[in-house]
Amino acid sequence: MDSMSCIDESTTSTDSFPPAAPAADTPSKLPAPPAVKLYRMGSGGSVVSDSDNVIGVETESRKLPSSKYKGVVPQPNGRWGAQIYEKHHRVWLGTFNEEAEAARAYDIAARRFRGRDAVTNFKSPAADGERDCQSDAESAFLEAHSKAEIVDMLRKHTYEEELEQSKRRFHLSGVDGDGNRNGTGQNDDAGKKTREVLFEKAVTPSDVGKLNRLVIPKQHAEKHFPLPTSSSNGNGTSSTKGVLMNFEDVTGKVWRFRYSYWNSSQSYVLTKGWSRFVKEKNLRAGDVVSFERSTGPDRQLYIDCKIRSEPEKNPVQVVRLFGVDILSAPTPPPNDVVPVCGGKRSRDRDLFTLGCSKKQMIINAL
DNA sequence: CGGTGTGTTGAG
DNA sequence: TCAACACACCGG
Repeated sequence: MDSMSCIDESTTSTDSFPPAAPAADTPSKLPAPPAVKLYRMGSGGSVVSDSDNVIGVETESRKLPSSKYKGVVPQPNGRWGAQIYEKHHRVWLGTFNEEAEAARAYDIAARRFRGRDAVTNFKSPAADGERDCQSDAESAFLEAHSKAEIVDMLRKHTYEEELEQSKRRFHLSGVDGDGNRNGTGQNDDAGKKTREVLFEKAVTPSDVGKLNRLVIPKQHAEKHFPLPTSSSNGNGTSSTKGVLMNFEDVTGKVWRFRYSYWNSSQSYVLTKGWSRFVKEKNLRAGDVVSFERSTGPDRQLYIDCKIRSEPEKNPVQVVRLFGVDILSAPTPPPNDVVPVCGGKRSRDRDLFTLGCSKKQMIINAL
């Protein structure tokens, strides 16, 4: 047993606080020296000192270019990996196209794992006594999530996005940023219920095909719609039955879907009832379906879809929801835009499948 | 098959 | 604690 696994949340706030920031630093306030060079050639073997590399001798056969950033390691394909260590275990933070991106990921993880005073590549909020709203919001955001969640976001490159959403919510309800509803946060404006976007998915051809099923990305499914767990039944047949879930759409209509886990494909799906939704909403591949939930005590679920295709005729569509106008226009609304299929790829293998694999620290928290 | 990220080693 | 390196394994 051993542990393993699972980055536990020990640090929820108070804990790790290095006595004093590495002080060393001198007061040089360096607000944010973009490229701090920490020359660390690490150990390992050959250092690739380009420094004195004579001319461009640089035989390409050179090993990999080491990074000037902490926690960043080169990948064979020219990309950059980010990693952080904790308790003798390495926690992989994902791979990135840009070296600085990886460095940024490391910084975020470092702050979540080691506190604000953690040594980072770029900015260090608390360090210079700055403390502006931004950093406060980010700190709150970090605190509100488990290490596992943060790592998850980093690996999937969704951190920035989630942080932004969190900030929005923060301002709206004056409560903490993310998933934690706070006692009060129910409806603040008269009768206007606030909702949080759980996740969105650009539907695939199969999602709108004849299979009568919508695959819910595992990460989201497990986070927001944890199935009654299959409870028991040790034979892997997890909850084969599934459960019925109700979602309200923008018109107030309630849709009921069967939600279950398919062992065969190891995926979470919405089945019974889904095809009707597809038909009625005339969903097509590429459209985005959004799953939301009331932040109020009722935790009402909502489903909404954003047609992504060409605006056939109607330029804009305004729908009302509890008196709130929501427009799903062809152009992405300023607010929660979903980069989803944006530029980079977001590979997401099971990532922290609860089945903590070997030694790597995995997560589980929740 | 390309690429990720894990296994592992050794320096600091 | 950390980066370098090698490569098993995974997903396309």
